[in-house]
Amino acid sequence: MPSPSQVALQNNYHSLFASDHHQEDQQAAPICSNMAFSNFTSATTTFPSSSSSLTFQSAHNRNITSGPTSLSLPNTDLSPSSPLFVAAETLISCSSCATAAPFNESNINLTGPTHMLSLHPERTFSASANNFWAWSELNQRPLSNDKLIRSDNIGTIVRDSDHSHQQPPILNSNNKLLGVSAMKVKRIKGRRKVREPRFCFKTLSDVDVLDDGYKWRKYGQKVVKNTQYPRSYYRCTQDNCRVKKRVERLDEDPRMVITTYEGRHAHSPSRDTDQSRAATNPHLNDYFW
DNA sequence: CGTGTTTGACCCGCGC
DNA sequence: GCGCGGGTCAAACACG
Repeated sequence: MPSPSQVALQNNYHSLFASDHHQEDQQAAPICSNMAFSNFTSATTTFPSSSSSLTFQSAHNRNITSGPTSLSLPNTDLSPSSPLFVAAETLISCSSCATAAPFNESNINLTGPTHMLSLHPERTFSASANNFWAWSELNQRPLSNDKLIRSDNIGTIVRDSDHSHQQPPILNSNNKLLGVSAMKVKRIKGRRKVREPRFCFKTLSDVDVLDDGYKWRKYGQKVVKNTQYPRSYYRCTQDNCRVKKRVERLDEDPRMVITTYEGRHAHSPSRDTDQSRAATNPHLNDYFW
C-alpha cells in the first residue's frame, strides 16, 4: 500500500525544466517516429506538429496505478523553440502515436555537456563524469545565483563546483519555467566556501513533500516576501549527510510544488522506501534517483 | 521516551 | 552603517 505521498507521486509526478532563450546547436534524439527530445544545450525540442501535445507520465503511473494518469502540457508551454528538461524517471509519450518510454541511456542519444536531470550518480547523462547536475556551457549571460533566486522565488539548478567558472543560464522571462544558475558562495570566518550544488524541479502534486526515497527532517518554515505559500526547509536525517531541500508551492499555480535540493547524498536512499518501491514495481528503481 | 514538527528568535549576506 | 529578508537554530510541543 503506497503512502499518500507515493500515491501523489504516482498520479502527478512530472518534472520539467525549460527556458526561453534560444540556442543554435540542435541535438534531438527520437523516441518514436514523430517525437524527439532535446537536451538543454541544444535548446530545441521537436514536436510532430504545432498542434500536437506532449504527455508526461511517470514510471509510477505506468507500472503501479491501474490506468495512466498524466498531465498534458498545453502547447503554449512547450513551443518548438523551448528547451525541455525531463527527469530521468519520467516517461514521455506522444499524443499522436500513443507510445511512452522512460528516458534512459538506451533509448536516447544525448551528446553535449549535460542533459537530463537526475540525482543518481550512476545515472549521469552529463559528458563530465560524476557531474549529474544540469548546467549549460553555452549561455554566457551573467546573472548571479542570488538574483535568480530572488527574482522569481522559484529556485535554481546550480552547476557542479568543478564548473563554477562558467556563466549561468537564465530563467525564462515569464518566471514560469526553470533554468540553471551559478554556484553561490558562502563564507565561514572570512574563508571562501563553495556552496553545495543545487537542483530543483517542479511537480504537480497534492502533497508538499514527495517521497524521493530519502528521509527528511523539517527544520524550518518561512513565509517568503510577496509569496502566498510558506517555504519549508528539510535536512536529510542520515548521519554525515548534509543534503537539504526546500519545498514551496508556486504562487501562480498552487498545484505545483517547487522542490530544491542542495548538496549530494553520501548514501543510498533509505532501505525501507527502496523495498516498498521494489515490491510494487521491480523496475521502478531503474528510473529513480 | 524517541522522533519529528512548529515557530519565534537569531544570524548573516546583501543592497542602499 | 543600517535595514531587510532568507536561512537556521533550538526550545517547546505533538505524537506514536
